[in-house]
Amino acid sequence: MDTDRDETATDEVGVSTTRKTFALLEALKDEEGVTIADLTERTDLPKSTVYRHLQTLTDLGYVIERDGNYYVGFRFVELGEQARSRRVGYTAAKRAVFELGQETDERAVFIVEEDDEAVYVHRYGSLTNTMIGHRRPLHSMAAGKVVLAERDDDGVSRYIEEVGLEAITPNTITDPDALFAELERVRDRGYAVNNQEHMEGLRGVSVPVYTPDEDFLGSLSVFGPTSRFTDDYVHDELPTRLRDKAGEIRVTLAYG
Amino acid sequence: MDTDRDETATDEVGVSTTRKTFALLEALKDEEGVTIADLTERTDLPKSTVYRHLQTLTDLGYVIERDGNYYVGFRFVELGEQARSRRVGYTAAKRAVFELGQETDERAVFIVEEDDEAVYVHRYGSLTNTMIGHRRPLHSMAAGKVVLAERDDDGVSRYIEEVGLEAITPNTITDPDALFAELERVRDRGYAVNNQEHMEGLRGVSVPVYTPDEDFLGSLSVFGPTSRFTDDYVHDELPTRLRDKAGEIRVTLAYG
DNA sequence: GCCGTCCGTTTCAGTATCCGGAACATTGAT
DNA sequence: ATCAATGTTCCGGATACTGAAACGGACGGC
Repeated sequence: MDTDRDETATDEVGVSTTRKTFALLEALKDEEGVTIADLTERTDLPKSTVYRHLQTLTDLGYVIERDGNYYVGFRFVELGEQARSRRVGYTAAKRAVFELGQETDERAVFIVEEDDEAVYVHRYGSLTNTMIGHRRPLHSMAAGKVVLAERDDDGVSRYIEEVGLEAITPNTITDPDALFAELERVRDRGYAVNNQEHMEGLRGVSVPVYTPDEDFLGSLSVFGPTSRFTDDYVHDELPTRLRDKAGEIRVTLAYG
Repeated sequence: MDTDRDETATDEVGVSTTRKTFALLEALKDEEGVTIADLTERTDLPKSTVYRHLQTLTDLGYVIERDGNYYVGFRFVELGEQARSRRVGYTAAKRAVFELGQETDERAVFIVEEDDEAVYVHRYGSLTNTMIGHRRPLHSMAAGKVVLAERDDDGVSRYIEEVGLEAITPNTITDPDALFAELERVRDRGYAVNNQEHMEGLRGVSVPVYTPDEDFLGSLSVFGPTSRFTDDYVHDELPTRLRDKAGEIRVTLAYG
């Protein structure tokens, strides 16, 4: 038999029961009000296993059952908020996002990297449809480029290798060399731009946010339709405005 | 040996491995940047068990490890947001809370009941210190009284029996009869008041929010210091203002 | 520079407990 | 009244979870 360093078999590390639990939670998340039958089908675990797990989760209060339908419970909000306020800077960024949104009257977000993905942490803009918690590929967004620009070439290469440069739109950077060049530009300018690389018709600008002791926190961004996001606006006004706000966060962290 | 129907032993229903997992997560939540040693102590599970579980959780991406310290990951934000937008009404309430906060220049919240507790779902007010996801006893808050007022006497009795009427402040209603009377008043008036029953120096007003088909969604509240929350304000202006907003939510749900 | 301590990682055997097929109960629809 | 579909319970069997113990590495004190 071939030496099975072919990673496929060995990756089942740790506790498989827990994996089942979270597989169920993910399945719950994807749809509104799911029944046991739905879940057995969607996870192809046997009915009795699904039943037992859900019983545990509802007993713990993490899953809610209302007349036969199961829902993810609010206990996860508690856990999530813990993550969102893990670092003081995250809370400071919340205010910055709000103010940015108000001042520019465009969408503003604060984004953090986790597991090589961009996670929306704070957001200003249309009150419905919060993208909070959503995850996106780093290389397709201004905010993500800012994250990648913090890494050295080795780090970026590793990202390219492990995640790949999937094309989200026709404009997405998919060529490694182009990405390296773009990141160098980001480092030079101190801000990153996204020109319909993540969504057609949308441009964005992003700057890094640092703590007083030069720790990278995340990226602060503004984005909007190409019609309003002219070259001047994107390369002139917004970068300085964003840098100002990033600076304010830093000051907030340094003094009260 | 005595017949052990003494419930103490039997409540371990379902999957005990999952219980361990969530015990660990709760321990993680309570403190910033926890090490394996910390967790073994806090959960008194053996070191190797903690290790194995954390390995699984980080592998799944639900827990983050950074130089020896473990943190709850942003994946929980995703799950939590699912709960927060479970019903369309919840998102509609978000806007209402925001507007209410702006108009009154006081703290405003939207609260939902889960497992006989009040859960903060949306909040307007001091940008730091979000209480989102926090859980409080129903009987000590205006919003909670609104929830209880939706139940019949049997339902309320069950609440009293199972949860109890703990005193949070000297003003908290701890007498069942007093609670029944208070709830009757709430039903009559259509709004609930909280007079320093939850926190000294704080008064609050709350009204129920219904969907177009008369489903109870949650409660919309405004609260603030006793100095500003005079009797007139609390019993006159705020109730009508709140009822208006609750009505708007309902209209939003009915049409676009 | 050595030793002791603490902490994370790994190993391993035993068995608790998780699993899942299958039977049973319940509901609802035709 | 019958049937189908779903939720609940039961139970034997083996998986895989557990936890004691040993290992290795890092750190700090002396």
